[in-house]
Amino acid sequence: MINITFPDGNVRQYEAGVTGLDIAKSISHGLAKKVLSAKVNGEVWDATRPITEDATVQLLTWDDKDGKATFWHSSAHLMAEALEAIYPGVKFGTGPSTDGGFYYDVDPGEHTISSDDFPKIEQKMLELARQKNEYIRKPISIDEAISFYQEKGDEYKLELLEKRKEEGAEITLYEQGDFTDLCRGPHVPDTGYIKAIKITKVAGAYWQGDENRQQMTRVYGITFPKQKELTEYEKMIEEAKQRDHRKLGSELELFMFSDRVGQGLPMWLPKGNQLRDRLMNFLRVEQEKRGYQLVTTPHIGKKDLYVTSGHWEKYGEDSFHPIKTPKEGEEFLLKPMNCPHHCEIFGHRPHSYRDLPLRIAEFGTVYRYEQSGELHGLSRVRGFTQDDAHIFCTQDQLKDEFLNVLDLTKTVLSKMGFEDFTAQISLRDPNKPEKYIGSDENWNNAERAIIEATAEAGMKTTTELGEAAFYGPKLDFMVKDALGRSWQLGTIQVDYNLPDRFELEYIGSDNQAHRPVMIHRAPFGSMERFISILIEHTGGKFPLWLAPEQYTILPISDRFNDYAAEIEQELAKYDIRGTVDDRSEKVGRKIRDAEVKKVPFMLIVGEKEAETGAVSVRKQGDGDVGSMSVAEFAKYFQEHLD
RNA sequence: GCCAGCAUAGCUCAGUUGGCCAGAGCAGCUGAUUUGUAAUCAGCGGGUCGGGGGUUCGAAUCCCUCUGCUGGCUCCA
Repeated sequence: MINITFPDGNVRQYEAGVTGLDIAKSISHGLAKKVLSAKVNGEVWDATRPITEDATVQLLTWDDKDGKATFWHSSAHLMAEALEAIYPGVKFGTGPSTDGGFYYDVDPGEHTISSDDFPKIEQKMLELARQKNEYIRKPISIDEAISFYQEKGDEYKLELLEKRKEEGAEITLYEQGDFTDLCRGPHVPDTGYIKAIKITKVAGAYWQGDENRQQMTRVYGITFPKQKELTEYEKMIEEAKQRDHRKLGSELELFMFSDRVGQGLPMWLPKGNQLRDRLMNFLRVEQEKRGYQLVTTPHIGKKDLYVTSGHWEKYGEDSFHPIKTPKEGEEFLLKPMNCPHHCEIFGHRPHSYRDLPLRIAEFGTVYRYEQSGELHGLSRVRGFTQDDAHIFCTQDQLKDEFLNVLDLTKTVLSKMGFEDFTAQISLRDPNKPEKYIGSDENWNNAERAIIEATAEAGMKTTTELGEAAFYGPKLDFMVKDALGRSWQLGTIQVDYNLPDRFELEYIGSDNQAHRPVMIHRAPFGSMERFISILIEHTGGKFPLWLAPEQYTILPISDRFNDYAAEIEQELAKYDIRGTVDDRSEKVGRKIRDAEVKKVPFMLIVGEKEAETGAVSVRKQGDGDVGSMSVAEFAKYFQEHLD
């Protein structure tokens, strides 16, 4: 008998060789049906793999991240089986699960796989799934595996095996139906668990992620244990499509692109620009409260500036090429970032430690050469405005400055209606100290400052080792939107590099020169990217204070246009902005148009209202809320202003 | 940049295996209508079918190329 310890600490005894599935059966029949895999001593195993020694065991279901991963990984194998049946001779790269399904990289040989083929693949997968073929785990020697793939003629798998051979790793094959795959597992017990299947997209992907190597065809899919879950997934996708910021951006006339101006160069239309301005003003006020000083710097700078900063060497390829003065041939770069300019500002006169921390902020527009395939609506563009600031401070001030920035960022995000966010802390890779510049002492100090500050600010955090920049540790804000999607927004980065390169100094209380630390931070990240996320988060129904039009007055007929104009003037006194829809249309029509434009309040005025000096209020999405005086509406409005 | 796909009126889309002057709805304009909580009616205008080149008696339709867009990959200071 062996002892099995459960996550809640309970210990039960089983025969040696018991499987996760057996254990589930011993608990309840319902659980047994749901178990996909089992975490045995921290490692995810097949639910059907025998456990021979004492172990801690956690049974994994669809509700566990690892359970889903098992399910989707098994689905990748199922898809591979289907692909092999449909496209004979197809070769396989790797086929893992992802956060939202799975993919398989394949070399289809002379075939091409396009979205037209998806129904065919889905059908085949369903057919194979219904056969309830077991996933059979087969540990074999590496040489056996190599000869298996030599016979099959799959050079990709052979390459993977060669690598494993060097590492001396153990090899397992998994077999289901007529398909065998090199895989360390684990898998669900049989293909019958997979009930609902959707092939979602097909795309190119480089073999081993190396752009110099063979381009594979990556087929993406998602599967579910129940049809209903697939239906819900499709609904969510549909909702995301409706909220797509590119679609809403043009429907609500917020921004546009023009081929003639150039790709990735957004132009803000009046309504979008108002939104952008309001966001910037809001941040200006919050920054002022926290001791920031605004500066403005030019859009270009001498190439030498970026040679000094090191950006030319590191990112020259990703910048627009230098522009030259016509006569002297002096080289200038469109600025790809604001920090070198800000370093110059700091260095333009001597500083005392009493000046620190010095917080220099700028809504700085920068230009970066992004590869054409990278561009995407407002979220990835070639010209954008950062809500940038650089804080120059002493080592001792780091933690307080972090707290200051955390407070600012939290204020900003909650004001925007983002309630769910985490701080992702990126630290050094302890095994690769050569990757980083700056002293150990400084790094330790900075990392400690970040960890302590986030703890003190009561933030949810995750920590990533090896994700730090070469010049310092950083913290990124990960935000969940209304559809549960995760985005990286603001960022805070400690920098030991630039102060060195620009030889920045301050005179300490000891009358000696010292090097300040620099913090880069941007709560929004960039206005463009932030607004794209805000649009999708709100579905275009912006918080009242941001709405380009807060109300629109809908006169019942032309006869009340004058009254409507009076109301408009009246409301302006309350700082409430809006328009009058004086077209000779029926109210039904005016309401519909206002609803589509997502105007928060519709004020309907006709005979009754004109007589009593009232407005009939309708709330976007909610409908009629009744009649009230203008003063009452102003009050009602204030209550809805966050 | 790479792979795959797409590009027809301001927008959303039809356009059969290449074959008469390229269509619809919405939007726009003009007129009528004066309207009570999600689309009033009628008429009119609008497209070198993304640009260029080619194949063909004939191209929106087939081929090449450029531009842009979409989905991924790689990248992201």
